[in-house]
Amino acid sequence: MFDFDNIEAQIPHNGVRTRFAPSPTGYMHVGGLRTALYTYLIAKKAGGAFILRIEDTDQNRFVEGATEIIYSTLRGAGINWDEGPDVGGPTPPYIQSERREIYAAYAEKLVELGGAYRDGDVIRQKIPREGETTFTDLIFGDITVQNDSASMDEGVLLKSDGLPTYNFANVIDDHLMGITHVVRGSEYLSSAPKYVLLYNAFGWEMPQYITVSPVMRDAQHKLSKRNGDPTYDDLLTQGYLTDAIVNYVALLGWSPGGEREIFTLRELEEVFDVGGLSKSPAIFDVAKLRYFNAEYIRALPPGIFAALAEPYIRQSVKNPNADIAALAELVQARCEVLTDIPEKLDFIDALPEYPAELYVHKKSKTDGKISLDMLKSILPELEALPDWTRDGVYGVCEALAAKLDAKNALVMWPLRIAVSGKAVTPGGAAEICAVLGREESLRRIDAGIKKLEAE
RNA sequence: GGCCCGUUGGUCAAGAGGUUAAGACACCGCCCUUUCACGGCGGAAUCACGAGUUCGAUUCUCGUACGGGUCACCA
Repeated sequence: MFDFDNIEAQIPHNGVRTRFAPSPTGYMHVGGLRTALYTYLIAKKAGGAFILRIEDTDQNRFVEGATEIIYSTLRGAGINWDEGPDVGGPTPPYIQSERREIYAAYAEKLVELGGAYRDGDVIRQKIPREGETTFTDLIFGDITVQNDSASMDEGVLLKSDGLPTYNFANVIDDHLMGITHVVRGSEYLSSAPKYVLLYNAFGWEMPQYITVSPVMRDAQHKLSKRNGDPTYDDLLTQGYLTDAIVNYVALLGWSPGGEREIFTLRELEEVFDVGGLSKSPAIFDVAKLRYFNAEYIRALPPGIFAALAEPYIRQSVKNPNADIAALAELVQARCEVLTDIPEKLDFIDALPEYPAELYVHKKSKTDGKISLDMLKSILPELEALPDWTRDGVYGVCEALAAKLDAKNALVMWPLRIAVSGKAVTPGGAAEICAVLGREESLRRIDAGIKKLEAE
């Protein structure tokens, strides 16, 4: 005989308890991450507990290793759970497939209470023919449906394999785990009134429901891996920072109210408020994510950024003696995603083939002829430069420009083209010379002179 | 199709009866400048439509259009 009194005696009644209850389907999509985030924030804001529960009642959809992806995604994002399969807690187990006796017992009990009935080898919910049912959601307000409408079908609660369906497991677990606030997607909104009947039949108090609209790819499609939209892991490999993703995702469908947009997870824990949640779907805008990412990259301490950037720098800079810190510094303010880095440094190891037209630049007032003169003038001066530093090189250029009564750009443009072979570079001529070193810089200037002479 | 939900610039959005209808991204222009980026300044751009209610509707009500969700022994 199942001991209902014992399990119900374990239900915590100490403040806010929220839960994120994903199905282990193999990856974490952005919408799921956002739901997890909101759920977590509601708990943390209230000083409550955030619980992780794995909903694996569909054995057909179970994907090996998927639970680990959920763990790593959440942990990577800093969304730590207070109770869960791996850390335990007062209301175990936290994996639904391990709770089958509980569901079976409650399904039987519900039959006795008149809220369900046996139909062959399944148990279905009993819905009254008359009247209406009102479901209350914190975001959407009251939603009332007629009990005889099609959406109030007498759905299966306990399947023939003995496992519960989502609609049932969810109600049992939320109650038994003492959940006070449930955050979930709007796809569950239409089945929600049926929960009211379930809770009423058991005589249980319902948690607060907070329904969030989906994250969209465009006006008519949800973000989905199937359509090639990035998952959280994809974004990471595309060079986005976890903090930027979390920050951006938090703002998709939620507004802090003021003008501030940049919030760390800890700050969100302070300011989050369900009142700022929106009813309408939000379109995921990569351009804005890139902006957040760029902001986070620029705000990183140089040492931290250098460590993150090193693998990307190494993709194009193979020279073992390369000064990673110096290269990182050049690129930090100039990349929006880490994957921007390799292309920006592709001229460091070797001077690329480049067209002489690069020496023509209207704004700097240079062309091939002038550039040749500049390079010829600057070469001996640089050869004589005692300290090969950014400031040293810059000083030489500045002095030459002053002597010619010209703008610095007249000298710097040809020099930068000669040492980089690129129209756009991270940093100016002096920075690049400093990074390349004396020998290589002089060699490239000389090559530039020969190139222009050959024109 | 039935039922449920939504609709402020290209995107995220604030505003909840009286506002010059915030702010951010993206875009455009100018400035700064050693190219680019950063930064600064400025610009263009929004209340889906139609009826009500009201002295007055972006804001309230209804309808229309458009969009979404849901109608499984999936969650």
